[in-house]
Parts: sequence; structure tokens; C-alpha cells
Amino acid sequence: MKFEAVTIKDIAKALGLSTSTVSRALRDSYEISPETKKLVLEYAAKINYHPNPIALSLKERRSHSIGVIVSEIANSFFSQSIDGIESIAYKNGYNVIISQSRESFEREVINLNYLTSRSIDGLLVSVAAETKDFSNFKELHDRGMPIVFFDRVVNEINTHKVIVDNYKGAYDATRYLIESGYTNIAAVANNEVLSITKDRIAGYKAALADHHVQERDAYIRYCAHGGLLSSEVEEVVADLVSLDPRPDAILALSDKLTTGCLRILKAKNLKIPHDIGLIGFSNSEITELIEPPLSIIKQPAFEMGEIATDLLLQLIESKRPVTDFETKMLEPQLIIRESAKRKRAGASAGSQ
Amino acid sequence: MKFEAVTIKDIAKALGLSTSTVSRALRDSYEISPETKKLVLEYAAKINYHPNPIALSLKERRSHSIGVIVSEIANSFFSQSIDGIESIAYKNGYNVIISQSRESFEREVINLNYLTSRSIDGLLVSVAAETKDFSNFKELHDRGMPIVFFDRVVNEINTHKVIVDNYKGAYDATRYLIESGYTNIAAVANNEVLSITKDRIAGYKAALADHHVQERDAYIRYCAHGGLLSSEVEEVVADLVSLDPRPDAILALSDKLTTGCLRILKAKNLKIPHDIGLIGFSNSEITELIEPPLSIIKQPAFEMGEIATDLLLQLIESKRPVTDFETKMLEPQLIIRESAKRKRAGASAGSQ
DNA sequence: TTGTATGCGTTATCAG
DNA sequence: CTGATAACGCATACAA
Repeated sequence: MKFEAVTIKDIAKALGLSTSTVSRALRDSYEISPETKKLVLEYAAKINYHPNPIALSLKERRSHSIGVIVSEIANSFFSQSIDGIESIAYKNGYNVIISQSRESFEREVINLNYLTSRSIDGLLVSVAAETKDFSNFKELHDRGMPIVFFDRVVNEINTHKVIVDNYKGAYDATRYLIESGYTNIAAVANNEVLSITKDRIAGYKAALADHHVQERDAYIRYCAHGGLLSSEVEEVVADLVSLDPRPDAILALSDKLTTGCLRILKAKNLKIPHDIGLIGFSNSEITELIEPPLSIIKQPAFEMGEIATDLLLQLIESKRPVTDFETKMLEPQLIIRESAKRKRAGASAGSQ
Repeated sequence: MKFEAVTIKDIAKALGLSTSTVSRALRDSYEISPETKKLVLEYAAKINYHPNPIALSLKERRSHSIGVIVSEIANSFFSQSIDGIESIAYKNGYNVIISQSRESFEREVINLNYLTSRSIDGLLVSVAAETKDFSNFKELHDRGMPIVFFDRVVNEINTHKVIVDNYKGAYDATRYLIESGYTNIAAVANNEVLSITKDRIAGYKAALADHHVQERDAYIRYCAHGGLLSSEVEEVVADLVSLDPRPDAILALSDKLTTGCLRILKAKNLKIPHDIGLIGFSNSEITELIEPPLSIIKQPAFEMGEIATDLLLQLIESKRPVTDFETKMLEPQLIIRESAKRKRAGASAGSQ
């Protein structure tokens, strides 16, 4: 037995009415007699009638669904964002359709086509690490699809954006490392093209400059696939620790890269912070509950999801003119752990 | 400008053909001349035609979407499950619509109505902690909606289920505590009615019995809302540590309860494992990368999501007769941490 | 107050 | 090979 199909037609037939009468009765139209209304409503309840939203969507040309594309659902930052997204969507009667790019440009494009052809009313995106070509988003946006970017935004597209102050997050983290006595601070980032990469690297560099710590090109490393491939992070970290002078601390510029660095350092049996310092972006709840040997930069992921969705729904429902697109910037939170404060054990060779 | 709608009709008009011809040409029907086909296909590509899936859904009476209801997306176990769900759905051209119950029965029912009325082809569910009445699921299932349960299943409903061996997970964890020298082992669980609660408590009790450790009713505590309210866990833990004899270890029977216990113990300034032992279910990636003072039971969440989705799609596409419903049981993984092994510091009063 | 006809975008059936 | 028509479920302009 296939899933049901009790329609307005069924009600009409059973009650000897026309479909329009039934339709109007169900919508509590003023032009239907109380008796008929009661009759229809009661019968509808009895046979458990529910309007077919697909038919409604076809008629109203809107699906009451929004699409979400993130790189990875099973990433604390994104799952918390999606939590926020779902919260607002739920409140407003919207469905949330999720898909993940896994940092792949190709997959992002496929999902994009997939979702839009699935007739979503709007789109929430945090772009993939691989993505350098934003023309697909641009085209879609130009064709009138409401899009709101969060976290990893596309500056070339004029729409709402929700981010944290990435510059500040990286700046504060770097300063914290410097003030903790580290002098050879490496940075591991996502793909160079990503908005978050640019901003975070800029904050890192500024902190170094402001504290008269020399910046070294060799200390700045990018992971084209956002650290999704552990080989990628492995290579980068292996490379960094073989440098002379060896970095005495690493700044990991994303959730995934933080866990990636942790993994590799652990595999290499390098103890944090004894052998090497580590600070990174992380939204894992656990890091707040136990005393890990690393300090973290935490993003208000839930709020970001909420705000982004709120903006998107306003766009969809045209509650505000499309002229004043805004970029909401939230504060990241630097969480300092005592156990992370011990300085390096003189493991590195020279100093500068 | 609203998001546009280039339809078959537009193509037909532009090319001076009928909609049926265009439709057939697009579907590469054998009864259309190569020239016409070429003409249509090229024009369609040029104006970027995409079939309207809503219209298709209405016609085909299927949406190529599956619904997912979990208690909380921002929970490692569930976000990893959803990752697996999305993977399989993506491979098979299905969309994933997510919603969360937040452990609330009421919200679960609302989401259920919402999703099914949204015309999903099937449903993946891990039931809310609060839920004691499964009639909504039952009714839906009876009406023909394909449902697959995972993690928290409804035994009363005859359909596919995907779980881990909860009995074994709890048994092994309890045995580990006993063998580590703990003797007063408390258990903190979800709502009593939940399948996972029953199975895990059974495993806990069996391990106690097998090792001749006396079971105490006062040591077994339930959280009706799955620990979503931190007050709930707070109360339970406060109560436990005030008992005489005070438990020297706690077994937390879900991800949320593990973090909940961690939070409360931390707030109470009780050190793990020095003041009190703790072991719990957890799927947080971080716990594997740093040396936390607790051992964990980890579930193959991703695989569970994959398997559940696979079964659901088979159900939807009727690839197998609806007679042989199965319950797939996977192995949980007990991850022992050295730093968790130190025994209690004689803090507890008596022993038995 | 209620019924009839039309359209949303697509495909299937039936003619030609 | 191609075109006209009906149908999927619903809402609504227009009649009655």
C-alpha cells in the first residue's frame, strides 16, 4: 500500500459538495455557511485530511523550503549553525533541506543545481574550500534566487552575509601566543581564496607586525581542501616541523584544521604544549568541559545560523527592499585554557 | 525580481512546437525526429531550462525527499548520522529534510505532521526522549509511510531498525569500571521508555550482577528530557553525589548525558577521575584526539545513518518485499583512556 | 452561499 | 513523427 491520498475531491464527493466549496470551507472563508463549514471541517478531521503541499507549491510557486549547503554537516561549527537555521525555519514554517559539498567545487555545483531545481525559496551557503569560481552563485543570484552567505562568504556577490570577526579572532589568538612567549608561530589555513582565510591570515599577520614578530612565508600554509583529506594536513604539519627554525606554535584557522593538527601532532608524538603550542578555531563542546592542552577560538555558530536564516526569510518574503544588503559581523570568543599556557620546552632550534 | 520560471511552454512557444513534443524531445523519446530533438535540446540548454520538480512531484506522487527527525542536530552522534544519511541520499538523488524534536513529544508530533504533509517519500527517526506514546508513528506507518528507525527505535512498530548493541556497550563500560576498581557505580540514563535506555540499563545491570556488585535503585537515575535541560542533569548528579555511600563512578548513557555530567562535575569542582570516575557514550571527535580523563563508548554513527537510509530507500522503491523487516545491530566501540584509569581517591564513604 | 472553469508545469493517452 | 487534451491537488475568478 502506497502512502495515502485523501484529497479535497474525496471530501467533496462524500459530502455531495463541490471542491471549491470544500476548499473554501477548509480555509474558513467568510462566504461559506457555518453549517457547511462545520460539516466539512468535521469530516476532514475524521478522515484525517491534510492538504497536499506539493499541489500548493505548484500553485503558489513557492515551496516553503530553504536549501543549505555546507562543507560538512558533522563539523561542530556547521552542525551548530544548522541547529540555528532549523530553529528559525521551524518557527516560520519552513523546511530545511541540507546538503554538503565536502569541500568539493564539483559537488557544490551539483548540489546547487539539485537544490534550486528542487524549487527552494532561498539558499543558505557557506562555500566549499575548493571553490574559486563563484559564477554559479552569481548567476543564480542574478536570476533572482535569494541567497545569504554565512561564515565563508562571497564578497563579489551583493547580498546579506553573516560572519564573525575573523580578523579579530586570528589577531587575538596570535597575540595570545606571542604573549605566552611563542616567537615562531606558524599558521595553517584553508584555501587562499576563501574569505575566512584572507581575513584570518590578515589578523595573524597584523598581530605579528604589531608585536614586532617577523612574518615568514614558510610559516603560512594553505590546505586546498580545507583539511578534509588528512594527508593534506599531515603534509603541511610534517613540513612545518621540519623547518629551521622550527615553529614553536601553530595557529589552526578552522575547526577541521584544528582537529587535523591535533591528529597529526598526536601521531607524531609531539606533546601540546610541551613540544609545540597549538591554538585553533574550534566549536567542539567538549573542549569547554575538559581541560584540553589548547586554547580555542569559538564562533557563535548557532546565532550565525539564526541570523542568516532570519535575513533569508526576510528576503524571501520581501519584507525589506533589496537595496540595503548588510554584512552582520559577530564576535568570536577566545577561550584560554590554563593547561595550554605552559611555554615551549626549548625544543626548537633557533629563534629570531 | 522573483526567481524565474522557464518552462516547457516557453520553449514550445519560442520554437513553434507543442508542449508534448518539447517534453518528449527533452526526455529523448524515440518518436521525435533527430532535428527537432536537437533544436529543442539546444534551445533548452541556451535558456537554461530545468524541469520544475514540484510539477513532477505532483504528477508522479513522489517528492524524492526523505525526512529526518532527531532530537538535536548539534549533537555529534546525530550530526554524524545525518552525514551518513545525506551521503546515501545524495548518491540516490534524494533530498534530505531535517528537523529536530529537541526531545519534546509535542514538537516531534508537529514535525511529523509537517514533514509528512510536506510530501516526503519516507522518514528516518530517532525518537525524542519525552516520547511515550508512539501512536502517531504507528498510524503513519499503518497508512503506508516508509519509516526506518535508528538509535532510538520503536519496538512496537514493525519496520526496519538500525541500532548499536546498546546492551553490550553498557555492559563493557560497566565491566571496565568494575575492573578499574570502582564499586559504587551509578548510571544516568534517558527516559525509561526509550529503547536505548532499556537496553543500556539492562547491560549495566547484567555487568554488575556478573561481577557480584550489588545493584542499587538509588544509583540508577533517569532524565526525562534526555539531559537537554541542564537543570535536569544537575539535579540528578547533585543527588547522586549526596548519597551514602556516594557513587565512586558514573556511567553516562548518552552523548548529551556525558557532556551534561562533565559540565556538572566541573561546576561542582569534582575532578575526574580523582574524585569520581566517569565513562559515557560520546561521539565527539575531540575526545579521541586529546587525552580526556574519561573513557568513552563510541557509536558508528555515520554507518548507522548510511544503513538506515539505504534500508529506507529500498522500502521507498519497493526493492524488497515488505515482509522481512530487519533490525541491524552494529558494534559500539569502547575507547579506554589511560588518563581515565586512575582509581578513585578514597573519597567515597563506605564500600560494599 | 455554492458551483464551474481555469491554471500552476509536467507527462501520458489518444488522435492524427 | 507531432499535436491536442486530460490529469496530478489545490485555490480562485467568475458565474449562478
